[in-house]
Amino acid sequence: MSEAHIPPYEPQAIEPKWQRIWEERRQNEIGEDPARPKFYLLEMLPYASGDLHVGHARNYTLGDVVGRFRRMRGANVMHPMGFDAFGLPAEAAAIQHGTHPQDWTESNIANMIRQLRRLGVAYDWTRVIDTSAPEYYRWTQWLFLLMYRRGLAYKKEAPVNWCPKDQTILANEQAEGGVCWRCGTRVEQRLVNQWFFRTTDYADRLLEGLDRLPGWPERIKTMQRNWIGRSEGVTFSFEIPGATETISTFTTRLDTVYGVTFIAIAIDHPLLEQLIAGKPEEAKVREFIAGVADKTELERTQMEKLGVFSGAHAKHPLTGERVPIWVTNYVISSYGTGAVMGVPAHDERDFDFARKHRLDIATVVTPPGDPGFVVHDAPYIDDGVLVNSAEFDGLTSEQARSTIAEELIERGIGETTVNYKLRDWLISRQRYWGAPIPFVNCPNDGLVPVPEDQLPVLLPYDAPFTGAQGSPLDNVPSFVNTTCPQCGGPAKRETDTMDTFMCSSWYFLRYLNAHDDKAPWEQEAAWYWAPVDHYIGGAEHAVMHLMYARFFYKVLNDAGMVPKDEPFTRLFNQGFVLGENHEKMSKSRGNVIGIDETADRYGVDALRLFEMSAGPPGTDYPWSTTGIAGATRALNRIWRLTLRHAEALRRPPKAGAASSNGSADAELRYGVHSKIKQVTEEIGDRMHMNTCVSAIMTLLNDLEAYAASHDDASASPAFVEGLRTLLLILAPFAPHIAEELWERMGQVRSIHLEAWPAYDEAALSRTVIPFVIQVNGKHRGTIEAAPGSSEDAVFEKARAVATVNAQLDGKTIRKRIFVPDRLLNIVVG
RNA sequence: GCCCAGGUGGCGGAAUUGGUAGACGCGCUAGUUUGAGGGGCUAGUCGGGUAAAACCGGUGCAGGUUCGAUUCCUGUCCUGGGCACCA
Repeated sequence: MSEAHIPPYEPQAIEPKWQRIWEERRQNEIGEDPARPKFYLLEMLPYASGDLHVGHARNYTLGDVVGRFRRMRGANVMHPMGFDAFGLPAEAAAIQHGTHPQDWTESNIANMIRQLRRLGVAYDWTRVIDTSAPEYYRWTQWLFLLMYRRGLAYKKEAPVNWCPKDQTILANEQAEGGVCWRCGTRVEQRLVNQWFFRTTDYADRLLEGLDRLPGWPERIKTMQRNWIGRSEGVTFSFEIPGATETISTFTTRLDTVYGVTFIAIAIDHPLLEQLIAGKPEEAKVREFIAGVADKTELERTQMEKLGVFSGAHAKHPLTGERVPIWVTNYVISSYGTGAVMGVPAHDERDFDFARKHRLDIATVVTPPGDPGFVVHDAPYIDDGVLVNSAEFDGLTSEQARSTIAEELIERGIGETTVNYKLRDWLISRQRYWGAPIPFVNCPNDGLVPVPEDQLPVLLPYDAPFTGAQGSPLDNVPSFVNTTCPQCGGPAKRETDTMDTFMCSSWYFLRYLNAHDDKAPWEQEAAWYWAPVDHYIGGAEHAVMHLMYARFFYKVLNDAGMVPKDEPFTRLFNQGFVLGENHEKMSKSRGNVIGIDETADRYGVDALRLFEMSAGPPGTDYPWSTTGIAGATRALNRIWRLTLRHAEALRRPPKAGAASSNGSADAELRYGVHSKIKQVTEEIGDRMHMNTCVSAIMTLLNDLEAYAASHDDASASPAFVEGLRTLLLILAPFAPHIAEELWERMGQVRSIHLEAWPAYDEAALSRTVIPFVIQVNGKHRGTIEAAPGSSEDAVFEKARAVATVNAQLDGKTIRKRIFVPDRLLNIVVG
């Protein structure tokens, strides 16, 4: 085809065209196929917020490149998409704009599906899920009952943020800074009976499982380990003279026990009342507690360490000394025993507290080699050697910890204990827009689970969303009033809904049988597809979502419903697209670049190509308007180059694309096959797509240069092979233009169902290769020689190079360092 | 404060095992095609130096190991992220 007859590249025409054709051919719909290796690829479930920007496009394109690549490499690729649709923003929108959360969510999802289709990602849309649809949350409820049956769901009193003015419960993020987000009133802590899952039962398994996840980023695993916060120590008791009860404390530093100069207890410690009753300090303690009580735990942690003497003393179990008991704001009741042995000399917090209240500081651990050491201006918190510790003097900290523990255990006043920072998962939300918890409260039978055949417990459409008066469901009599499944008498439904993290803890299994109404998923499908091979998502979900999903999966594994016991084999955290001003992309900063406006202007292939080229997938980079224009330019060049030779390409490739045009063809083939090798290894391993795009560009440059210098380029098998290769490796990145050009060069089968090109080792070996010549380590020239050339041969060629010879002139050669096929360094003096 | 990741041209970034630093792209400059449009093509583009070369310097900073260091080691500064009374 002559230059003049080449039609213009019009992405706005070809992109929708191919999307329609792929859909008609149902090309992206998949099923189980034992003959092929499976590959389960997933991006984290997006929240149904309504509008996608180029940051989302980057994320989903990354997945699509991996998916299309794997498919061309022969895998059966599961790559589904869905929406996290329950949650607070929908309810907030309802309160603010008067739209119903369901309507708001549905229109958002419709828009997002439209945008995702437009991106050309090869999702199997027959499997799409919406976590707020009854056909989905029915199974979320079913899984809640499974948790209950397995003894992992229970109800207990727990504090919530309560706004006294709005008369409502607030989520933590709505109570930031301790004030209500809507009216600014001081938030109170209120005790409410709520549902929990026993995640702590799985603490050790969640911890241990991390060691078997080599495909996870180390930093995410570290964050999870810290979150679980396992610590081994000893729990032991202090007697209180005159009282029957003892005060129990937990410590990991039993080696410092002889340094105890006070006991610190939380303001809500169970023994507190008993301790202060009738003492002169009672009034002061109550005043102190009143001042601390209305602060949230978070606020307390930011305050100065305060406390008052309770008036009571405890007896040190080893020394028998009297130790004052202080009521403090820095000891929390929800960890350990709510009481701490105060060792100012060897603990930072105790040191601060003791300083402020002029308590004794007793040094009992000294740095190695400094037995006379005494703590003055700062605590000594490292391990060391014991002093002033009776018969334990001279032991190292490590020895002392076990020896003293044995002593306490023998005397029956202590035991080894493991504590976790991880708490049980609070599932209850006093909200409307969530999956109802499937239980009823019966005056006769108490808390009764809704039978499975009565699921789902439907969320009523009509409910008041004023944002006040507690949960909206409390005010829907038709929902609340029901009958007891056991006795048939009148009963009331639970009005709490579930934390949305529950919906997203199992969704990746629902994709396997997204519309099954007999089970959440089929065993057969789970054993074929699970676990997820490759999970892509933001690092902001490092602990919450990823911990909950792991917990769920382990429970399901125990229940025999899934294979293996970790849900995500490889985890990849993608980076963000920043605004063109290098700031985080956000509506308030006004730097959001939308998918629609970008696709209208440049086409999605250009968007995809640019986003993959701009940087490695794990790091942030800024958007660039000129950058995407460059991607369009590149696609235009590919368009013109291919169509200029389309006629020739329609002819079948000549057998054995061997060199027919001497060294130019060999060089071209070298370029083609080294790019195949590079791209294949990159996508499969590091996923540094930016270097793949760069390889594609280089290949394009090579082919253009070849075409420019050979009138009959399309007669060369090497050139034809190069063009085909260009399209094949471009296909995962820019699927529409690759498909269009593939068709225009006479192919009938979709390029996305073609086999990924294999590289030819023979093409990668060359007759001459460059050798770097250094003198004293400095680059002084390059020579060309055959691979396998001897050191002497290279040396002889090197000294003929003027810039090398000039450096050798008049000097003695002391040494030569020769790296075969690479480099010769001549050391002179 | 503690832990982790990262500092390379005007910009995004390459250099995967120590071996030509700056691939590829953007931007910019000059030329060209010109009926203009964020058009096409050619050449150049780390700094100094030169007619062009040669040559000198250069990967946050200061040292070290090595024939040779963006890469390894020590110290230090800066940026980003996570954790932060968990006893």
